[in-house]
Amino acid sequence: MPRPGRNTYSDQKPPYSYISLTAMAIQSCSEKMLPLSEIYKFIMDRFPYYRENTQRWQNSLRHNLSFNDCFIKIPRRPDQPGKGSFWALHPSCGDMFENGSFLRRRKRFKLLMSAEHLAQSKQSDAAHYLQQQAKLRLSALAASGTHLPQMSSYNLGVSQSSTFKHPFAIENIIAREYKVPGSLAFSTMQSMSAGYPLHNQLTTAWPHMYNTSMIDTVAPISMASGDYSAYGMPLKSLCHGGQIPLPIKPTPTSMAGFSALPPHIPAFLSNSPQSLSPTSPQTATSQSSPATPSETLTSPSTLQSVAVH
DNA sequence: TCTTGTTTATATGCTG
DNA sequence: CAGCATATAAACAAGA
Repeated sequence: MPRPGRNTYSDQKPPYSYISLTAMAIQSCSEKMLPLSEIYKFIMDRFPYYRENTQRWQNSLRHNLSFNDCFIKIPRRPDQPGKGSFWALHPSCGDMFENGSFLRRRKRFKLLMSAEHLAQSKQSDAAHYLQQQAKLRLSALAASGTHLPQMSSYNLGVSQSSTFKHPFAIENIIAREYKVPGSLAFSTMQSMSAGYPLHNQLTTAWPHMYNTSMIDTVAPISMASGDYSAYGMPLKSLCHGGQIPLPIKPTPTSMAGFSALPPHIPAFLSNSPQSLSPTSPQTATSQSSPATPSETLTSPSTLQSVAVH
């Protein structure tokens, strides 16, 4: 298994699969969803290897998006014209990477349901998940951004291993690149208790992995404004419950993997989201590029205004 | 026309 | 060795 270099992958192929790379890209943005073009951009910005042979790897990446159930397609809002849909991670695929590491994935995320229900429920799950995520953020903000008493219960809803996240886990890779503005105080609180930085981003990103019964008790988001959720989906038409997808081979993760951690953290873990190539120009990233469609959607600050009014 | 998305096929490497 | 995960190629359709 190749290991990430100390400082850079330079032009070498990163040890991450397309699924991992795509998951990184999606997790890197605050909305946890990106259009295809932004996923491309994220990967090319960080991994110079993927600045060449774009036809080849982009075809593979599109194949992965369609083929793997861990990715869900979210349609654009009518007032958000553009090509293609947004792509997000399925809320229940948070632990598909072994020990949360991007370097290896032994469980293939697979929805267990009949074909006729697949497309519909995938969207339903997505809508439900994203609404819950919005609720979660809203509740966090409503708590003045300084304290969220029930939040510790988020660790109770899943297996013990889910609280441990590999240094190569999504949140650990991305967390150092992006900080949720509205949850900074909470994130500090969590990182002190969890032992890993910005652990709360996992709970924010995948509320389904945690205690969702608590979430349902918080103030619901008003659906009055156009009946669209913060994520560009018509909630009324999509939020009618969904079946729970399961990994096809749920294997318990263990702390045993901890001893086998790679000795080095990739350069982009500790640096700002810039190119890993020392010679490459600093190109726009998904975080810094102006007015991408996803960024015009709900951000924590947008939710805050919703909460206030 | 180009991008996006789906599907099928094949090959390779790893794991149990 | 079978099965799985992943990579790659390619054909095709739909939409901006």
